[in-house]
Amino acid sequence: MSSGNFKHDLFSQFARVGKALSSANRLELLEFLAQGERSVDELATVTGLTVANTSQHLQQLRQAGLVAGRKQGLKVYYSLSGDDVITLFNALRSVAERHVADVERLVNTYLTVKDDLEPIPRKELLARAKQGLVTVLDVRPPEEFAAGHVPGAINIPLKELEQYLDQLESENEIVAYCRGAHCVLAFDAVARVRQKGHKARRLEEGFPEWKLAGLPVER
Amino acid sequence: MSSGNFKHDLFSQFARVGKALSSANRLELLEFLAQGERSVDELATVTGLTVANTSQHLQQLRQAGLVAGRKQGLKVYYSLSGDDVITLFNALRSVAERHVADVERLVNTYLTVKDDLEPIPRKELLARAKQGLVTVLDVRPPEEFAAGHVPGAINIPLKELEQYLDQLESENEIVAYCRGAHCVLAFDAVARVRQKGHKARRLEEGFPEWKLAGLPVER
DNA sequence: CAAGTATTCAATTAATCTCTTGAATAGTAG
DNA sequence: CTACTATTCAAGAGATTAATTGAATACTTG
Repeated sequence: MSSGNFKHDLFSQFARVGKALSSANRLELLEFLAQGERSVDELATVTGLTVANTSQHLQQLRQAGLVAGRKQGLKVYYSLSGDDVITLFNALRSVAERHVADVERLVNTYLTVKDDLEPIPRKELLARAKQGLVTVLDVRPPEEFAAGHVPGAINIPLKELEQYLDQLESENEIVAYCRGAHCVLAFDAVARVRQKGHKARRLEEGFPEWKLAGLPVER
Repeated sequence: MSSGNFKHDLFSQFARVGKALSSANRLELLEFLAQGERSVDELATVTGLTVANTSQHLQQLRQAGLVAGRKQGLKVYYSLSGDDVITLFNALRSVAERHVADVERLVNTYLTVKDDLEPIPRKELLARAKQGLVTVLDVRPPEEFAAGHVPGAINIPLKELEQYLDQLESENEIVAYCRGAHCVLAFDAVARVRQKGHKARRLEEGFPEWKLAGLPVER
């Protein structure tokens, strides 16, 4: 009976995908790719890995079917192979958050008071933005902003936030977002804006999830 | 700046969950656990692993927060730590199916003609079962059947199917299911029932997904 | 065609993972 | 208390993996 072998072969294929998700560096690559296409050395730069190492990780991701590469001129641009990869990534994060006690501890340690930073849901933001009630702040680097962002958002990378803080004297509540639910940039931004006495909250999750939910995107 | 460290720590936690999913044996354990509680040696028996090895894999799954153990008397009963684990498992399978070319090839190799085995969706089965139009066949072992099954289903393990085939002379279409979308038992069952000239199809996915969808369960 | 750039390949070392084996623990039953 | 069972722990051999380094490939530009 080949049924046992078949089953095992099949699970081995699933395991290959699992293995691709078993390295923090590869997950970080995936998170960046969730923003859109990136070349190998852009990815190497943001993750701090060597180019060769980045390339090897990308190939593992490709073999697992999670990313695809497109060669144009000198460069190879990688991107997620489908939206279901974002779904998978989020399912993984969900389980990790709900079950791994260490994550809770980490989040609480690093992010001071949790309740103070209660996030605003996507749909609520969309509604209030239409009414002009909020100022949406995208704290990602300009390249990522350029590749797509929440309509009406203004782009101030975290590093430059300090110098623009005074100009932000609107009555509106400020809503900051960045790459994903745990991107620390948005937490930091909210904390700093609040120090200046403004009302500020964080968007629940980040841009990839916004895009995935089919909400409008501006370029 | 601890932001980089925080991020890396967080991804390391996610990676721990990914690592738990990186072994075919552990995935097989998860699939069995999706049926319900199991003791260590039941799991060792069905997977064909040694008890010690099974125990170690279970502990990795537990550290990743995917399963939980409950000690009662001599035995320790393990179960999934939540429904989101099934969601994660299915997301993983989905991605693997959609992207890994090898899986397609495998499925086609082992399962002969694919179109002939077109599965019936859960809701359609539920509707037709209420009208008494189908005979639902659960081909899992009796213990798994006892722990919960689709209402009205009859339980004939695959091994005993041959001898009951003649008694199955209803006009109804027969719908077989087992553990999950790729559980081979149901494929085999459908093939055999058809050889006898009956109409037969496979339920799309298996019992854990049925339960997860909130559909009625009988004990 | 030559020089330069982006990416990949190949080889190495150190670290990690899997499975096996045999012993230790915790609970049950006589 | 002793024998027995189910599970876990601990140690070791063999295989797999990650990161580093240096070279090879593929493409563009002058």
